[in-house]
Amino acid sequence: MTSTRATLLQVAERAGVSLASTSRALHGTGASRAMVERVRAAAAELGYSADAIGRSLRMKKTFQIAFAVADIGNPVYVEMMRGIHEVLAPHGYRVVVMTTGDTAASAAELVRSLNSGFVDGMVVIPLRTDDELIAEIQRAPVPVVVIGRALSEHGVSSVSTDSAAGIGQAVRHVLDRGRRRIGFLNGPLDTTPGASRQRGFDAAIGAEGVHTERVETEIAGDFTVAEGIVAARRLFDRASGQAPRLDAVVAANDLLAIGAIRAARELGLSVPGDVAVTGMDDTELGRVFLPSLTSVSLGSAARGRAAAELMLGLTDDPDQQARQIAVGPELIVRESTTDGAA
Amino acid sequence: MTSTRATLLQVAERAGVSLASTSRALHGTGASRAMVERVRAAAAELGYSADAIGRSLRMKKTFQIAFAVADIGNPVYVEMMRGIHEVLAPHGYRVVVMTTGDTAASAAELVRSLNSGFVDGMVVIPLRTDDELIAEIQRAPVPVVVIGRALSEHGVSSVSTDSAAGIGQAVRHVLDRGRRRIGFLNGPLDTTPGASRQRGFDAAIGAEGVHTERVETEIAGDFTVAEGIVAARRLFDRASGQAPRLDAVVAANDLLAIGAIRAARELGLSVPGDVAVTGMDDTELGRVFLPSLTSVSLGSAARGRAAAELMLGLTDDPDQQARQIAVGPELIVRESTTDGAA
DNA sequence: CTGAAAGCGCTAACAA
DNA sequence: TTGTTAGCGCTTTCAG
Repeated sequence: MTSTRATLLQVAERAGVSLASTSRALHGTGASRAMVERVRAAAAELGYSADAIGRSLRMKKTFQIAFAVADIGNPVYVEMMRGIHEVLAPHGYRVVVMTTGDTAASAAELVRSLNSGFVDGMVVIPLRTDDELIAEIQRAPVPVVVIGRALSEHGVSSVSTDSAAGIGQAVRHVLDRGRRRIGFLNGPLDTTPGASRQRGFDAAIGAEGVHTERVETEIAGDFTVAEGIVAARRLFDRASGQAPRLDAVVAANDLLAIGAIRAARELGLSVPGDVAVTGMDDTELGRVFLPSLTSVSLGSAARGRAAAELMLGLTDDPDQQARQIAVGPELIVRESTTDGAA
Repeated sequence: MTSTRATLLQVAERAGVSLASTSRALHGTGASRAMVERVRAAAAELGYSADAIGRSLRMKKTFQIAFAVADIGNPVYVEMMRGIHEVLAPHGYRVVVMTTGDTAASAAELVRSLNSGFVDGMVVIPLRTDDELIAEIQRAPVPVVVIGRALSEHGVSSVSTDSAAGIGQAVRHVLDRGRRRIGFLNGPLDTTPGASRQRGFDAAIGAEGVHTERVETEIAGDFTVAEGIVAARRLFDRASGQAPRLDAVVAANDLLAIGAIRAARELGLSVPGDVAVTGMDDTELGRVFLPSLTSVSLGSAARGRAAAELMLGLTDDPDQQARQIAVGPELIVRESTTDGAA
């Protein structure tokens, strides 16, 4: 804890050669066999490791990528971070986590902080997006990759998923299982996911040939279990005023879906017997829940990996054209809509 | 994306003053009112932000702290990271996440990488600890805080929790509820948590005045739901060979507990009716599970915050004496051991 | 209070 | 192949 780190100059002196030769022998190319051995030996004796800051200053490269999300506790973001870390680490990049807060303005602020040059790029997941944020991304001094909305028209690299289509898959799934009285449990509509999922639900219900007996939408205060319970109670209450009661709830994410299941249980309803429930995001939580949750996978880890790949490309050539990658949603059927029974 | 960042020198020239004055005006002290305004204006016009790398090189301070864990996907570590981030961010520190791998050697390797000076300190959670790792921590060039085992005898700062005592709380709780046939579902014994939790269980069962009819221990291959199911099946099988069957399972963490609940369900056993189940870590997962999980909170977020506080102290004065903080375990009683019934 | 200059540790021209 | 030297952007002595 008190030892002082050796510098390149010290290694050079110890080896009795020049600073440049030492650097070359250690990292770069073009050093004789003998030189390399000599320097290596000296470095080993001194326990030398190259200083990351000195190198960064010179090379104008930090080998760090920022990952910015509203809330690092969210399991979906955690999955993405894993994906990102997984592809970045082998390339020698470190991952710096940052929190955006949940307004577009605070996210823009974070993007602006890239001006201090502490990372080579940023992967950001804005909960909400506005023009200022987009402008800030466009003028950022390092590559920024957005996970969320496709931002092709603004020349911003992004990884998106068609969560609207995903909700459609969920709706069709419950219809296929014979459910006709569908409740939609969504989160705030002024968020990117909330807006697109609502669009997806409305489209799916309004599609040609879709036959329903009853359709209700309820908006939770947030994408959490607690808010999900509260909103689901309203959903069931509202629906139970007039018979017949809902026989399926499509939720905008797994947390809300679990809230719906809890609310259903409170009313003595069985899942999936009385009411089928679907989630979205395919979280660990949903996988291990009882009943395990039918959920639309949005490929969190895959999106993280894709964003990291984009980033890798951009750090190689920052002026390359912005690219968009879409990861398709996939319905994972589990117990909360099936359970052996039809 | 193509704009080039302004440097301090450019600001100085624009303001028509020296480099030193510019620096002082912007950050340090001892600049006249007029100077500050002049420089501020120039900086604003150029959209200047101080370069983090240049500053780091000069100040020998990166304003970054590493957080190293075996697996960033683990909800407990995520909670800790939140805690750490929460206290560090307001002090201007960034958090760099790193993965240790699950051997002591790979963790030691990570600690050694501190020699490249990319962070001002590291909070590490070693799954396994050996002498080499401890030695590496002791000779690290920056402060290292360990979350896990108390390492006072080695002069290492650490935040620990008495998980052995926590298991004792769980055991006494199920005994209090009248259960007498207890299964212990643990993870690998060669891990730090596995070892201490086993110790805790054995001590609790062996304590004076403890009366049981049957005690079984089963070791899962890992602290996961999947391994928990497998090991819990063995536990129930084993126990069912001879009557009477287990009426409580104390699990070494929430994931294993959920595995136990699933295995119980497979056998048609109700929880908590036929068998009470306790977990440990008090994860979100356990809180929202059905039945919600009685769990021993080890204060994950609190330990993260404590580690960060220790770190803050150490970065202020690296030579201060190593400190140990203990966070007490706390049993949180929920449905998986109660449910209205006795 | 302000300016000149040194130097943190490193890599990459450029010369030899 | 090797050495000399400049300089990345910044803060901080040290003089004035």
